Amino acid sequence: MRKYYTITELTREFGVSTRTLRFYEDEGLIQPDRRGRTRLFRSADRHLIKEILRGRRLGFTIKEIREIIEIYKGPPGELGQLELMMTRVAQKRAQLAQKRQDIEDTLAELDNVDEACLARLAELRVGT
Amino acid sequence: MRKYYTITELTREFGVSTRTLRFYEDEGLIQPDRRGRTRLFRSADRHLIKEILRGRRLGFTIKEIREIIEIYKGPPGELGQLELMMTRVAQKRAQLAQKRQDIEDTLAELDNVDEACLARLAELRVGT
DNA sequence: ACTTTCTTTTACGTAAAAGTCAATTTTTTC
DNA sequence: GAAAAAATTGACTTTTACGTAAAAGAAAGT
Repeated sequence: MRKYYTITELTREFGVSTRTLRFYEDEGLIQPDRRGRTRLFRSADRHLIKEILRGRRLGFTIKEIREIIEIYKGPPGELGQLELMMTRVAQKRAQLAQKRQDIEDTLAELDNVDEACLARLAELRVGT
Repeated sequence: MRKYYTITELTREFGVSTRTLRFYEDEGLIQPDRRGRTRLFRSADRHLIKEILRGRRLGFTIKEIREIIEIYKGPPGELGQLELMMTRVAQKRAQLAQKRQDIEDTLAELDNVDEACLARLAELRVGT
C-alpha cells in the first residue's frame, strides 16, 4: 500500500482530468490531504474515485453518487439513523434493479438484431 | 392495437413533458405523423419512446441512444453493412456488460452496508 | 358561438458536469 | 538556486437535455 498519489497519477490511471478531480473535491465527494496547497490523495480517495466513476457510468448524477457515498461512510450508532440508512439502501437497490432490468431488455433486443444479421449473412452465402 | 396516441397521452404514460417528446423528434429519434400540424404518435413511436427512456435510465447520451435505435432499424442487405452492424452490436454489448458489472459491484457494497446495519441493530437489541 | 383545453412554433433560459484559459504558486530537477 | 515541469485557483465557456414563456392555431365540450 502506498501512502500518497499525486493528482496526475490518478488522472492517468482513471482517464479523467485534474479539473474533474478538483470538481469532485469541490462537491465534497473526496477530501485529499494537503501539503501546502498541493493535493495528496490517499488510497481511500482513490477508492472513492473508482466508485464515483462507476456511478457516472451508470448514469447517476453527482447528487445521487454523493448519496451512495454517504451510505458507505455511514453506519453510525443510533437506531433511527440505522433505519433511515436501510431505507436508503433499499431505494438504491431498487434503482439498480431497474437498471439491471433495462440492461437485460436491451441485450435481448441486441440478440435479435444479431440473429437477424446472421440469418441475412447465411442467405448471402447461399446466394440470394 | 390503437391507431394513434396524442402527445399528452404519452407524456402521462411515461411521465415526460411534451417538450421532451418534441425534443426527441427534433433529434430524429421518433417521427410521428401529422394531421395538419398536430402530432399523431403510432405504436411504433410509443415503443421507441420506451427504448429511449430505457437508454436514458442507463445513462446513455442521446447520441448513444440514437446509435442503438439505428441498430434496431437496421439490417439492410449488403455484406459490408452487416459486418459493420455486428461490430456495433458487439460494442454496445460491451458497454452494457460494463454497466452490468458496475451494478453488481455496487450491489455488493450495498450488501456490506446492509449487513453492518443489521449487526449494529442486533447489538442495540442486546443492549450495548 | 364561446370558452376551455390542447397543441404548435420560436426563442431564450438553465442546471449539471466538466473543459479551457490565464495567471500564479510549488515542486522538482539539474 | 535557477530553470523547467507540475499544480493551484478563478473565471469564463461549452455541451447536453431539456424548461419556460409567448403568441397563436386547432379541437372539443356546452
